[in-house]
Amino acid sequence: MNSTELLKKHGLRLTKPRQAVLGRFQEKSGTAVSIKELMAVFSNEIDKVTLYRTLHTFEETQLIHRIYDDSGLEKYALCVGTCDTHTHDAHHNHAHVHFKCESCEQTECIADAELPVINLPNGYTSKSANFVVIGVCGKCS
Amino acid sequence: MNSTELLKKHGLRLTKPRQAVLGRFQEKSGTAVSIKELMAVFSNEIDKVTLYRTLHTFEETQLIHRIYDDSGLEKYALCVGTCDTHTHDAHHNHAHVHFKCESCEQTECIADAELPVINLPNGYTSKSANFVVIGVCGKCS
DNA sequence: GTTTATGCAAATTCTTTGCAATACT
DNA sequence: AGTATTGCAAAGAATTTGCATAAAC
Repeated sequence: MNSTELLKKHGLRLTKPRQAVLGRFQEKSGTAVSIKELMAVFSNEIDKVTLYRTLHTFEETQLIHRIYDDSGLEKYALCVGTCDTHTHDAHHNHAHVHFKCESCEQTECIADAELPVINLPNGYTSKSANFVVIGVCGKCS
Repeated sequence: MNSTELLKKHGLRLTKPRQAVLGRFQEKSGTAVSIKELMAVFSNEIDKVTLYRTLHTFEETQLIHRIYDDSGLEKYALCVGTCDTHTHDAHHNHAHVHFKCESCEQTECIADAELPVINLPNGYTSKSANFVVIGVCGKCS
């Protein structure tokens, strides 16, 4: 699905910044995109405030999901698979496993890895999870 | 082990801020401590710069480990179990599973939960991992 | 006595807010 | 036309750096 269709499907207006940012996510599908990277790429076209707002809008509409790796920076990745359907039900799940390479600093989705189910203590309920494995990726080792 | 012994064992000088901070970690063992909390607790005794530096020193010497939950803030927890021995080998592992409660904002160690082993693609090596389950804890539900 | 840690001030980085101008439907 | 989005400036958090003073070994 192209960026225009995706934006429409999620009820968002078609603006230049949104199309540019979403396009970038699609190019880098499977890899986390940081706000820093977006600022560098679009420094001449898009204001940083717009980037922040665009990412937050995309996150709310579940076009993208945030990943918390050890950089502490805002990083997001495109929702794929089940996320592709714009469902807001309880089972909508962004809980992929991600891998952060210490060397090249890239964070990517490990598509094959199912998110393990953790046995929580009594009375605890799980809504989502953030699982990042840190190490060295294939290219860097 | 008391805070004095622990500091000595890790080759750190015995200073008032370090003893206070380490003491706090020991009181709250099993729970993540944020820098914000430390600032509030020790606002009259310890400068915030000292808090940052103390935490970073503790992290380097592997007294504590950082947890990346969805707050984005610096949070740490005391290293326990295997971490208690001041080993710097490759198997030193801080990879506990943590649980962040959406309601009370507390992040704690799930002691019972072993960190699952993820099947990485060929050529990838894992050094550590950050796994935070997000939901509602027993007290809040 | 020498080395290391602390505290203060100030700088940097990251993120958010307010508001007028502009673009989308 | 009417509503939502953008860009700029400026404010607000969070974190780091420099340096003189003070504390630990």
